[in-house]
Amino acid sequence: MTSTRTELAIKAGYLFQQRGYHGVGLSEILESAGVPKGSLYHHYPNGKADLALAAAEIAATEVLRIIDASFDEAATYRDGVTTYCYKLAKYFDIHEGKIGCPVSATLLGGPDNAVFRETLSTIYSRWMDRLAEHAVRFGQSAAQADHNARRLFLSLEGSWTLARARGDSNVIRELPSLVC
Amino acid sequence: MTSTRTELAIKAGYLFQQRGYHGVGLSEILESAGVPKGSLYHHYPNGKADLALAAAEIAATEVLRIIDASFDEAATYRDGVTTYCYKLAKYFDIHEGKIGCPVSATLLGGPDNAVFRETLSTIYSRWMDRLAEHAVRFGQSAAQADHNARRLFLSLEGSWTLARARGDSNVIRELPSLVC
Amino acid sequence: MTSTRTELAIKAGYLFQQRGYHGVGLSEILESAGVPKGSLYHHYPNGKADLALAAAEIAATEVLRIIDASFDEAATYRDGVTTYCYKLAKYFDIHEGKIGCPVSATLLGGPDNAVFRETLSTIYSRWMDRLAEHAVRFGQSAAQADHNARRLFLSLEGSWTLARARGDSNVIRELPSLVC
Amino acid sequence: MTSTRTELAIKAGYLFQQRGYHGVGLSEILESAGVPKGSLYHHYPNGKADLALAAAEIAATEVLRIIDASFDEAATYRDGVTTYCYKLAKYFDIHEGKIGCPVSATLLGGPDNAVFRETLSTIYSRWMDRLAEHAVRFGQSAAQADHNARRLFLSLEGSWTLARARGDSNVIRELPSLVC
DNA sequence: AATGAATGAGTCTTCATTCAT
DNA sequence: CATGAATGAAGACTCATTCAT
Repeated sequence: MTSTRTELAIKAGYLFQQRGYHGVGLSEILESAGVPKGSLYHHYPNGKADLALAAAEIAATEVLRIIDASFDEAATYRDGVTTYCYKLAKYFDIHEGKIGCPVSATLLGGPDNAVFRETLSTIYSRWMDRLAEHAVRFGQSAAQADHNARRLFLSLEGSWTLARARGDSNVIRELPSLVC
Repeated sequence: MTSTRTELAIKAGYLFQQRGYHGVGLSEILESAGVPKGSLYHHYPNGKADLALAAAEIAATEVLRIIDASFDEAATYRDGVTTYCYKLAKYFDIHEGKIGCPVSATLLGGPDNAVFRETLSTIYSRWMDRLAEHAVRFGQSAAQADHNARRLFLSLEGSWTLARARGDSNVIRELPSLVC
Repeated sequence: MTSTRTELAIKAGYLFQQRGYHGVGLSEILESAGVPKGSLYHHYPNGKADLALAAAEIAATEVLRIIDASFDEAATYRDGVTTYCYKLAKYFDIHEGKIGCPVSATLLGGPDNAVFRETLSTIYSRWMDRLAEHAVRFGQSAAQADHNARRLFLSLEGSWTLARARGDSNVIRELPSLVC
Repeated sequence: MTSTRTELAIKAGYLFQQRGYHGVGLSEILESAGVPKGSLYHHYPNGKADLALAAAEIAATEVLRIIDASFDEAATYRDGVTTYCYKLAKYFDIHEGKIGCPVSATLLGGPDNAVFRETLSTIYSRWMDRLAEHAVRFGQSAAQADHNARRLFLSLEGSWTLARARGDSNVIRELPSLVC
């Protein structure tokens, strides 16, 4: 049972990922979360921007969780990558192919705000660092691990985009053979 | 000397790339292009959507031109990739790091429209096909060429995003060592 | 036949005089003037503040007109003052005693803006100067005229307020015996 | 050491005098007084209107106190007026010229409520009566005293306004030479 | 071919208030 | 007695679009 506050951020996150920060109205978010109009500013005093930051944070953490779930039980690094991509592809399908990178549309599409860009930069670094940690765990050198983590991350970002354009999650599933 | 119609699309393109389809108002576009309020619907009867499609088309063609310019005078495929990335990084810097992939923010951030997604999908394919053609020209097999073209394209899409988040065009310049 | 633009400012002026800048909503003004919602920003690009400034300017000019009408046909300065006060009292009654100084509630009650205060200061000076001119015309020295003009103006401002508090326009009519 | 209830009314009073009843939000008042959000309706069950009435009452009493302090130690009526104006001018300066008549903006700018107008009317009468009492004490006839009290009061109301418009408290200090 | 005026649905946000604890 | 959470109406304003000229 999630709190109203969290529920709001999760639903907002999905919508932002679909149509970007400016493409989603507060009223739609409120309705989607079943939260009355005036309540938003109780939970997020700074309004939409606050909400977007919270939404990105939640989504970013969820991605970290997926990374760990994918690599923790993997036999090899490549296995981890494959599982990771399959999970993301499934996530993509669940949302009917309307959804992209869980944070970029929210934060890059938002106000031209230093906080937004820094938050995004930090989130990306956290993801790459985590991927690299797992790579190291599988025996790669620090340099190799960083190299591979960045390669995976960049291609994945691109894959989200291409998958949405084509409406086809297989773009994501085919990624391992491309980067490993 | 570009026509009013084209000027409009070019300026709109830059703005869309910065803040997405919904993040830019028509009035801002009109002002940026120095075009009077009521004129838009003469040049683009369907309004904003028409304009965005035109803007994407122009930007897409410009990218094709850059690809050719980069590879036509290259000694090796890798040289072509490097030049290509440097040109894009420079383009990124010229626009003060505010600009992303020349078409994705415009079309993916736009209305949830089949035409938009198909247009985007086609543009992406054209880019990858052109990259592959050059790869073939440098002796790669069709399969290798497709593989490398997609790898470059996906990573490049990701690089635009990471570069914007970090405000650093070097992300793009470092790409060749990552994908070649 | 007044233009939509002017009609808007006049009606807004009455409402601002009744309940102050912040006490009146744009929707009420629009409705009172029979002007559709989106039209305001066509006529007054800066919105409510623009409208308030225009409303004050119109009201200020109208007061000047009343001053002239009162003194131009007067036999003595005191006669002019009396006529002036009677006209204002009548104006007060027409608006059911709900209305105060034609500009102070609009501009002093508005945003804490230098432009607003300067506009108000200028309007007040214009009124006092005009009163003094008429006084001079009736043979008063410049010093006497300024003295009397300020005395009349200040008391009149106070009278608007007291008249509204008591709901009685006689406060204004009794003014001549107080200041002459 | 003032109670929370009183503190609330005093701080609200200053704010209302600056920007009028509708120009000040409850949240700003609460914050200014350091009182928690939900507490207001304990002290003032009828909310903002109650608070405004209380604020006006406190301010009105304070004015009475200033009148007495000014005239009690005066050698002549004119001396009393002068001291009174100087005290008010100082009060004006302390609040950075942002503050007007201690009660009119609060009550006239408030809801179009009979209670508000009656309260205001009563306060004004109390002030004028008190001024007249002092005038009588200095030897004036009842009629003279009333006449002078009203003249002073009305001019003073006007002076508050002109002083705010000009941002200059000397308007108030110059009053004695105008009305005595 | 070109355009300034006009529009109403929509934007985000703040409001004064009530209520459960 | 005190208060943080919650709320729906209203706030000012911007939007993409249409239309008469």
